[in-house]
Amino acid sequence: MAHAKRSEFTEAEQQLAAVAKALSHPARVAIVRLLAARNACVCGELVSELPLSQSTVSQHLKELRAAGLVQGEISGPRTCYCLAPAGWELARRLWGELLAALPPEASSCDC
Amino acid sequence: MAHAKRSEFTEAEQQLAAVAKALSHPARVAIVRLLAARNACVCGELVSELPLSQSTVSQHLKELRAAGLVQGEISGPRTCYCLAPAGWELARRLWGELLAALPPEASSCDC
DNA sequence: AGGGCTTATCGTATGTTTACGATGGCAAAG
DNA sequence: CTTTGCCATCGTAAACATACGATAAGCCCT
Repeated sequence: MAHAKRSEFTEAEQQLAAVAKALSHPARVAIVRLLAARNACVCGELVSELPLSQSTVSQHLKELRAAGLVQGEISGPRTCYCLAPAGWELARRLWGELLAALPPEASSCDC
Repeated sequence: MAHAKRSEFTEAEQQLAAVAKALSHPARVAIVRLLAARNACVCGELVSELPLSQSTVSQHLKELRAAGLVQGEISGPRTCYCLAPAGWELARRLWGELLAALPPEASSCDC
């Protein structure tokens, strides 16, 4: 009966939550940063840069890809990953909308 | 043995992941938006605005507070919640840093 | 075809999240 | 002092996430 109420929220809320979820693990943030740093694609280099096993990295990549933040191309025997511009565009927009809805500045609590 | 590798990542990566985790559920995004909309504080109004039970909402609020995105003050018999500017400032900064590290524009994959 | 490398997936163990009802504490009202 | 109302926490059940090793799948080279 748990995890069953997600459908009762806004589309935007669910999308933003999905993006946030994809980045809700340090390993995935690290992967994104690595991909951004090389700006080009990397494959199993990620594994050697991270303190995680190959299968775990692969699993994180799968989630990032499912969230639309990363795309991968099979290039010969290895797989080439890179950031997916469309996904980041959406993420940027959603996050921007949320921030825009926030109170202007340090207008904290007035209760 | 699971969930034990989090300490092997950057401070910034962990912080960003924590913020993302706090927003990784539609209900919490919805709560943030409600708090932003009323710009002031609300209490159990949240419960009546959300398709969730009181205890569940309280639990989500606890997580948002733990992440530093929301602060609550006990005001008489009810509790008054509002967004925590400091937490959002940090979130804004971390997210901005990540976006800044991304490839300039639609410079997708070049493999 | 076969050997070797890289990556994905499977199976599995353990921890975390999510949700709810029920219980308890605390302040204002009576 | 008791009652009322609000909120947090406890207890619990089911689902999900995380990590790893092991196994399969795919491509390249000889």
